[in-house]
Amino acid sequence: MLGTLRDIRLFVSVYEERSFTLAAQRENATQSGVSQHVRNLETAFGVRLFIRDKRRIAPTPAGDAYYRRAIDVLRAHDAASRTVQAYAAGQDGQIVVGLMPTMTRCTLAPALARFVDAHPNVKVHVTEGYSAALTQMVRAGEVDFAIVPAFADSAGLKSRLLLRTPELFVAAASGAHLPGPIRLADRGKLKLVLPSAVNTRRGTLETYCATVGADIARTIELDTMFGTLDFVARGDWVTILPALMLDGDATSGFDVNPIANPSLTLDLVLIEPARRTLAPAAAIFLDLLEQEARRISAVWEQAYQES
Amino acid sequence: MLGTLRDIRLFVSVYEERSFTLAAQRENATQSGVSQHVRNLETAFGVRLFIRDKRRIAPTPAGDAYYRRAIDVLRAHDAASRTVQAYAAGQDGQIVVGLMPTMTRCTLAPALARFVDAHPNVKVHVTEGYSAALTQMVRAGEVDFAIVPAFADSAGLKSRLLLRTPELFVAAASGAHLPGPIRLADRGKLKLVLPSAVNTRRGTLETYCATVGADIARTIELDTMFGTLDFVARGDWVTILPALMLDGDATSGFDVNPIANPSLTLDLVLIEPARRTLAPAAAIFLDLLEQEARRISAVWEQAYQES
DNA sequence: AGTGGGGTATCCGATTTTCTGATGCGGTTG
DNA sequence: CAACCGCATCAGAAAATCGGATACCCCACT
Repeated sequence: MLGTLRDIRLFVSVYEERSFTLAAQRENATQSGVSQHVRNLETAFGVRLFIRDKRRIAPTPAGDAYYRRAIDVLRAHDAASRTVQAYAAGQDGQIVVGLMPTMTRCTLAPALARFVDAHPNVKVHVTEGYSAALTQMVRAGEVDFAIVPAFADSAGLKSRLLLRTPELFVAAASGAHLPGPIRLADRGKLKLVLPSAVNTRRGTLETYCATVGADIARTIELDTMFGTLDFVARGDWVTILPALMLDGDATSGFDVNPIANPSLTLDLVLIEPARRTLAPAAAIFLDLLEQEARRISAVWEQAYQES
Repeated sequence: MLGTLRDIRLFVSVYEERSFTLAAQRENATQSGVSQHVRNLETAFGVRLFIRDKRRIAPTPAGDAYYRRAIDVLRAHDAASRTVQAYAAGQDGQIVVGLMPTMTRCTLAPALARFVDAHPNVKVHVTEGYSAALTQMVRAGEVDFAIVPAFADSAGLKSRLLLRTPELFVAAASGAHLPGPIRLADRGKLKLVLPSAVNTRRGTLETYCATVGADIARTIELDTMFGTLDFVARGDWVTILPALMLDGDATSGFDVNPIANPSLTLDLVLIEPARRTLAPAAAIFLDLLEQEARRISAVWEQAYQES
């Protein structure tokens, strides 16, 4: 018939990578083979799927349409395989998860504790990283899922909004701390610790500061959460962090306030490989993560509502 | 990976026929081959899919479960194939076209609708812009062709006259509108909306007004067609627009008259990169654009002849 | 009990498909 | 202009698929 699973899988890789060569690498094949498979599809259907113009290739309308359906085929096949494998004896469950530091700071530990308790023979592997690296891993199918900040390019990914968590103003404990929402513009000259440009939150934070007319006296870039907290704790620098990172004990030594007028929030997004379905164990672990995240975030949202 | 489409298809046949032999017949294969494919699946998954007991075979629970998912795979594959085959007709490739607002207002939509219908697998990219920008793009080879007002400098361009369309006098609907050609000089003091100097038509219009001795009380410069129409519709300002922009519904709310003694027209010119020939798909699209433009323009030329 | 028939598994050579490395071609870059 | 990058194409090698022959099993019938 028209189009084998391998044809489809390679086509999908090419579509997502926008490159025959990169697709070949991802699929452990040669560029030549990939080219032939795509050509097979094209001649079988009598339709060009990619425009080989210039340096880059672009999908044709037919390519776009086929991709959407091709994903369904791969997902269905994946679901079928997983289903039947559940009947096999001695399945060695393993899940690989990518998390941004926001998630690993306070959320991961309690979720993980509950999970290993309930499912002792599932092997859990957690990788910490920033959105770019995690997104790449998801695309390559190296992780079951990842949790990253909301971002633009979702080619090859299945994504859904997981949680919206408030961003909080964090300063060293002053002794005279008033809880409750504050406005950035009211805090006078700010010496602000920001993530670098590789971090998705950087753009959001800068836009926000400009919008509300915050008075930024100085900024430094730190891409380490531990370092940031430590730096803020011992000086007159301040920073802005997602509420998820500030559960319970984590706030001792700091004055923390919600940011209001307008509110500033961070959207966490779940991403999975578009061509795969979530393994049962991974789904359970995700659910636990989500529960913990909501619990932690809810505390601050409540503080926020009371304003 | 585990399980090719052929494996799955043969498995489904066996499941439905409850027989390897009958399945082989149905799929135009040999019993031997069918057996091998099913065994492939079973060894790959490590699960028996059928119980070969007694005279008849029966699916195992795993077989039942796999069957349900397997159908989804085949359906998804079928849907994907059908979807992409719908793009098989017509040309393929990519065309990039630059058009001035005069063309995009009324002409583009019907031509585009006809084109994508007949050639679903051509990726069409239309850029709107004024003559200077479009000319630049043609010179750089970034577009297949562009349609602009007639202009002087044609170095590096292949150009031909596409269409001469009347310029029309446009005012807000007054309730007492007389159709038919008018002379600008007869309309008393004019509050006239003009394009700015970057627009090629500006010079033509100014020269014309001076030539016929029109009484221009005031002018403002608007380089937005949407804005111009809206502004004229709600006040006592008037403007002059190419007939191409005033097809059918577009004239409701306005009093529109051809301009006579002498006539005032706009020449639209097709320009292409001199070093390239027009791609077949681009030629077809151009032809449709030209047809629509002539159709729209013809209505007003007729009104003009009758004078 | 022996035999025949329907049905599946397995083996093996032939065929077909798929993969790979080399090479060519067009476009881009320095 | 040369070097480079990326895709297409080709031919030989490797792998898979296929198809016929055969072995095996269970059951029914004699």
